[in-house]
Formats: sequence, C-alpha cells, structure tokens
Amino acid sequence: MALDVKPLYAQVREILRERIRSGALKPGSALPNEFALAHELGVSQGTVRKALDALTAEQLLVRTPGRGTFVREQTAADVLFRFFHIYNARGERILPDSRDVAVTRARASAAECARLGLMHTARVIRIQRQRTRDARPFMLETISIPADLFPDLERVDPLPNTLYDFFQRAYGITVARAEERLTATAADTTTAAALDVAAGAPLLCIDRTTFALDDRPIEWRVSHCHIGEGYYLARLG
Amino acid sequence: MALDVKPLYAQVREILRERIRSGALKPGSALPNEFALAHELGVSQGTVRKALDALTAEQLLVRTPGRGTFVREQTAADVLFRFFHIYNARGERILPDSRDVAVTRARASAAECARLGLMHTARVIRIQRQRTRDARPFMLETISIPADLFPDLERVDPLPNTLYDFFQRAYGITVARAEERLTATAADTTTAAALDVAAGAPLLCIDRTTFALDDRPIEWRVSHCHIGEGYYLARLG
DNA sequence: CAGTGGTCTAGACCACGTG
DNA sequence: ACGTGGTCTAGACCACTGC
Repeated sequence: MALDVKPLYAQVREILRERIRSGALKPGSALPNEFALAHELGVSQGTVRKALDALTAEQLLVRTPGRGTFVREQTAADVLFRFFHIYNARGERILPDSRDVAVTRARASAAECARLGLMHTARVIRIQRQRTRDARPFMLETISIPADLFPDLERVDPLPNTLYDFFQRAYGITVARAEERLTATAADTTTAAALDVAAGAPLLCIDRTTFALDDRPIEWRVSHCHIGEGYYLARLG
Repeated sequence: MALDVKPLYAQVREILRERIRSGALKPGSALPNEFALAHELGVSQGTVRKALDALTAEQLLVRTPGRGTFVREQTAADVLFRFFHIYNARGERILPDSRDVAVTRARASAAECARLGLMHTARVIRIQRQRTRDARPFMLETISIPADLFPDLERVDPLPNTLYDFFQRAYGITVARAEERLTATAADTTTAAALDVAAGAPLLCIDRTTFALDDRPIEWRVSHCHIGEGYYLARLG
C-alpha cells in the first residue's frame, strides 16, 4: 500500500475516472453538482472543482454553466476531430467514407500480441477497410482488435465509419488516447492496385495503437495512405 | 475597445505573457512571488496563481516549491524533446548531429512569403543542413527565416545544432509552437545521392512552420528524411 | 530559520440555461 | 425564480528550499 500521498483533488479525479471507466457513470449522464459530490466524498467544493476541471481538460467531462457536468459522449464528429488528422491541399480536413473489405477472426499474430498486450493464445478480430475520398480509394486500413473485449463484433455488418463512438455505445469502452508512428513506404503491388497508383509509389504509413481509459491497448491499426497533395497535420508545443 | 469581458485571471495571464514576449521578464529570471504580483496588479493571490498555473502548463514558466517562479529557459534538450519526434526501431529518440551545407540570404520566394507572412520585398535567410545519425546522413533540411527578425544570423558560423534555444539567447525570440505537415515523397536524384538511397525511394517529408509567442511565424522548415526502421511519433487525444 | 509554492477550505457574487 | 458552473477573494496549513 503506502501510497496515499497524492493530493486530495487527484484522489477525487481518480475516483471519478474509475466510475466512468467502470460504467457507474455512463456517457451522457449528469454528475451530481459540485456541492453534492463534495459532501459525498468528504472534501470541499473547491477540491471537487479542481478534479472536475482536470477531467474536463482530458475530454472526459463536458461542463455547461447553468446546466451541469456530464460524462462526455463520443460522437463521430468528435472522433474524427481527435483522431483523424489528414487534410487536403486546401487545408480542409478530409472526411472519408469507409468500406469494409473483410472482417475475420483469428489467433493473434506475434506482432498483434506485442502491440495489444495479448497472450499468444488470444484471438483477434481483423478488419480490412478501404477509405475513399470523392469516391476514389486513397487509404487502406488493417485493424486488429482483441476479440475478448469486443464479443460478436465480427457479426456487426456493416461496421460504422467511425469505430470509437461505436465502441463506447456498444461495449462501454471509451478511447482515451492513441499513438501514431508515421513512416514513408513504397506501395507493394496489391496496395498499388487497390489505390490506383504505380507500384513503388511513396505512401504515408500510419501505425496507430489506441488505448482505453485504463490505458490498456484496444486497437492496432495500420493505414497506408496515398495522400496526394494533402498532408497529415501534427501540432507541436 | 469594448473587450474587457475576459476573466481577471486571463487578463493577468496576458499581461505576464506580454512581459515575457517583450523581454521585460527575461528567460531564467524569477518572477515576484504570488502575493507581490497580486498586490501590484490589484487582484488576489488565488487569481494570480490561476494565471501562473496556466502559463506553467504552456511551458512558459517553471515553478519550484520553496524556490519561486521562473521564466522558462529554452535548452537544447528541451527543444529536442518538444520539437523532434523521430525514433529509431528500438523506440529510442534519435538525437541527430547537424552539418550546415549552405547559409544564404535572398529575397523571399512566393512560398516563403506565404508561409512566413512576409511582403514580397522581404528577405530571408536560408539554411541548408544535413542531419546525421551514427555519422551517416539521414535527413536533409531547408530552413527559411525572416532576415529582419534575425539580423546577422547568416554570419554566425557554425550555427548550433538546435536553433530554437539559440533564437532565445541571441535574439530574445521564444518559440511557442509549431505545425508539421507530413507527407511521403519519392527521393529525387540529388536528395537520393545525399542520403545514399536509390532515386525514387520513399522519404518522409516534414514541412514545419514555427510560431513565436505572439503567434507570428518565424521559421519555415522542410525536411526530407530517410527514416529506415525508425518512425515519427505523434500522440493523439 | 524565513520564504516559497502546493494544497485545501469557506464563502461571495455573477451569468447563464432551464422551467 | 432557481440551480448550475465560472469567477474571485481570503485565509489556513504543509513541504520544500536555501541560508
């Protein structure tokens, strides 16, 4: 044990985060007001506020003056804004369509086990999809998801364009953050054919691992992208 | 006028930010303590604290219990941590060397004017450099900087490996943030020769615009990178 | 030891959305 | 009119730094 040296507001923050993670507080539902929470937890209202402000900054809560504090609901628009950073030549965000090419269930590969923290006996669901822009394919994605966490996912047809809001609605799993590793690769022949480019053409490869509220990896996604005059935007600082 | 509707703590934040930008508060120097600032500005200590906390979160200040509040000093290590996100295959951050190939002064091109917000008559300093890793070149950079903001920069020889800490020390200009646009491009023959890869090999292209504290663009940098088994890491969420 | 920032409390007033 | 979060104030105690 030994470690209760964290400040009060941080303890309050963790308690509330755990209530959201466990589903005791559901997306879209209202929290008790600051004074009620303060009384329940035996701290002052200012301490509760500091915790609520921190969780709001983490995108877990939404606060509206006069209305209350609510558990943030993942929406498709929100997911695109947070996790899809590709822009066209005019600096407009690209909002792609997706078409599932294949959804399969299989034993996890070594790479999948490493990325998703799985035992080598675990099973994954693999989704192959093609994203289009102006009805032309520009991006191929291979998505791997632990089958245990998302039972019967492979039977959902069609899968929604944005998965993360669906994860929250259907499985109560909220995406907290992701890491993307970007590289430039040469298109192999099958990828080139699917994207209608020459074999060997340079593609932007986005290798993403996605983490839930408890920081467990819940998705590994590799995208190959023929971005044309567009670009991937990263903000630093 | 009309707009003094911002909360007090935000006004305090802007006042302090402007003092840093203008050089009235120099990097490394200590601020007055919270009570002194509160008295000077006619607000309470809690309001000053909220402003100081916000500026600390923006990396502009450093606070140490028992010591005081200081204007953050840009260091080379800090610059690399914030603005250089390339990792090798083992997940270790790459810390490159740089060698200047050419430093020239010229009238700004149309692209430079657009990126740096310059008049078409303005002049820029262009730096071409080669970055190496284990003594082998893996990255070519072309950097454009408004000549007006950095007088006599072209006479500094050699330029330091990390420019931003030098900008702060030598010119009092602090880098606040940057935007990077990433694409995959095919190596042209000269780039391929310099990086020792085949012509047409896929390169990661990083097109960065850097902004000062007052949000003026102060640098445009295009890097072509043969990243090998490494990657560019972006954190989302 | 004195001074600093970090934390916590308690209470006030306001602007806003809802009914 | 009421309840909410947003802001602001005032003061307390603590841990840490530096002398």
